[in-house]
Amino acid sequence: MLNSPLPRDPIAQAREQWVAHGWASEANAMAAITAVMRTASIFLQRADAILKPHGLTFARFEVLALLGFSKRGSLPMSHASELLQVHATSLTNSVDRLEATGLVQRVAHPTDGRTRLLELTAQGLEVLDAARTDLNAQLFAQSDLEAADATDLFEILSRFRRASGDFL
Amino acid sequence: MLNSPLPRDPIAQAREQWVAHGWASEANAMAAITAVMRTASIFLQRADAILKPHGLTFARFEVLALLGFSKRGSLPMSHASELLQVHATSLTNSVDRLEATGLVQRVAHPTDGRTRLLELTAQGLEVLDAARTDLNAQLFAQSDLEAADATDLFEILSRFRRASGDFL
DNA sequence: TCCAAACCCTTGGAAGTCCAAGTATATTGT
DNA sequence: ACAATATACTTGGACTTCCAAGGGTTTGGA
Repeated sequence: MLNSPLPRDPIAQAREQWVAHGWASEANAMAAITAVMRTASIFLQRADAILKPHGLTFARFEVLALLGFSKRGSLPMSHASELLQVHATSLTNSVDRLEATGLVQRVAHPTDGRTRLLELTAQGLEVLDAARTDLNAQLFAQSDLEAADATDLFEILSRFRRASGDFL
Repeated sequence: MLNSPLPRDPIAQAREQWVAHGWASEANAMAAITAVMRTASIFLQRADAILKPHGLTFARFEVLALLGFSKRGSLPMSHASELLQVHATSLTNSVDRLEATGLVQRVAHPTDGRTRLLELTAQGLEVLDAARTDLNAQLFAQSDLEAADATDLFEILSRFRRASGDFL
């Protein structure tokens, strides 16, 4: 995947270029946003590598984890896609694969013919538990984020996400 | 794209579930990492929407911007993919599209037959300037990140990226 | 010298994301 | 009651990312 570490942070370099070209007032936001994207891609790669032996990706893990927390054990697709904050089409894609491997079932809604309910299967629950254990041990417990940075990061991003209309 | 704001932050909810199930020590990293991914996806959608009228995506914009800053005006693919921190195959994909629309050219390296140099065309330079102006005005200058948060965010992510081996 | 190892780039395939459009079911307003 | 509107989900297409594998070119050690 990644080569050896670069001698100089390329995002910091881009930031300097921004300043040098007269866009100083946008430089910090540019650097922060670019760094967020890069960081997300690093974490996604790590998560997917950890989940691969479980036959999962991070996207599919999130679906399982959400179902595992739902009181009833079942959730309409629409509700799940809202909570996961992905498009309905992305969820359709993930669920197709989860259903094909027997981790999740689509069941008819008792009263609304449009709605399909997602349910974890017994096997889905097993895979979820094993995958979550691994993610906790190998990703979240060794995230390369210092404790204070993790909380600060979450707070900054919460302010941003609220300002951007993610939630109230 | 996005529905109406949710009444409650779903990542904060997941964090509570993590604590409630006995994974309290991993909860903050889980929440921070999930928030980074969500934030990246929000910014990527915004950037792509702004760049669409220019016939660009953020991935392709980054290639143009990098070439625009290079002293020579040309850069080997390998060097570009290192600086952009994406796989060589991803760059091949972007450059194929940039070349197809005439914004970039692949030229032979004078002495190394393996290497292909990327060059901005005149049209590529024009598109870059226009796209960058729009991104600065519509994304970076109105990022929903407060000034202090943008700098803190960049610093936290720089520490993380260094610790993760992104750069020295 | 010359063959093996390293390097640069591309192809093909799997997966994710989104959007636009389509189908089917519910709800609403007249 | 019934047509118009809204909701729920799926399909198809464009794009990105990665990985695994291949083809060419260069370099370096025996």
